[in-house]
Amino acid sequence: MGALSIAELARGAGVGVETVRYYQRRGLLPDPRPQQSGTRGIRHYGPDDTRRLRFIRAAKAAGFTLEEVAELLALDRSEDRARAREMARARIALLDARIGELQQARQALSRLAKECAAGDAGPCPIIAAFESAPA
Amino acid sequence: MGALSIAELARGAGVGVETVRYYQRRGLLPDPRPQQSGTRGIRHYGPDDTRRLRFIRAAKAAGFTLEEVAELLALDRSEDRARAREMARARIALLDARIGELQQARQALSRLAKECAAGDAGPCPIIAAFESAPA
DNA sequence: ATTGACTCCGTACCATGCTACGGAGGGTAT
DNA sequence: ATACCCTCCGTAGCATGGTACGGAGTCAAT
Repeated sequence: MGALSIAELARGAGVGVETVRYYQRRGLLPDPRPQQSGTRGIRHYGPDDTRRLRFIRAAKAAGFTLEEVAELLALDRSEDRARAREMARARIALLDARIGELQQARQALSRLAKECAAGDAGPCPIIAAFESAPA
Repeated sequence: MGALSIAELARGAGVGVETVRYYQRRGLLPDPRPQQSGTRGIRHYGPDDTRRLRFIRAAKAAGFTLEEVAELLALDRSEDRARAREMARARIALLDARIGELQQARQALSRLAKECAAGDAGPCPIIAAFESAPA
């Protein structure tokens, strides 16, 4: 069986050991301690843990907080489809807003880069470049 | 002349008074203290301060840290066009990466919402919905 | 001249998400 | 069996970006 050490688990998802332990404390990953007294000591991890850890990274990249990630993980095993859809929809709306914001910012910066082209002397109108882009 | 109080300045940019004072401490906005001893006391603000404050919000929305915002504000009055262009270009690259990431996350969520449509029973495959989207 | 709202200022506190430290014990290669 | 590295665990610290508090002082209106 693919029994990974905590270091291997961490490496497999591109995080540090301390981060894994932090997620355990936060309840995002199964905590070693609840094991029966017979199994106490060094814990080993399987593919499920890796999937779970990777999901955490992906969800975080999507802008979910760790608290929301915890809820999503709980929902994954629950029957509450409505709640899951709701969270997805709400996050999609937020993502659309954020993507638009970033695209506006990108425009402002590219305007700035153009106006600030090589050759000309003097300062660039940095503040002005953002004026038509209300945050 | 349009002499604003700190509260009016803050309201005009959609932030709180404490945030304005925080930015002053961080050096992003002119700090009242350096005024000559004769002018000490309550400070008033003009349109330039409002523009500056709004710029801070916009730049923050673009993903700049406050430290970078401080540098941008300094650059706005400097002659270092190369540095300004460099910062703009680097940030555009980061923005493109981030926008792509968010779009991938959006896809995963919209896949999730579809698979988790109303009517069906049982849990939704939340973790699985992100599996093809490496963060 | 007193009230009440606002300002100034320092300092403390908060949430989020890690990251580091230190000591005790386990596992393994030599 | 002796290193040596890894694990476990609690606790502490850090970076970012604020937010809150409390005591003065200031200002305008009544």
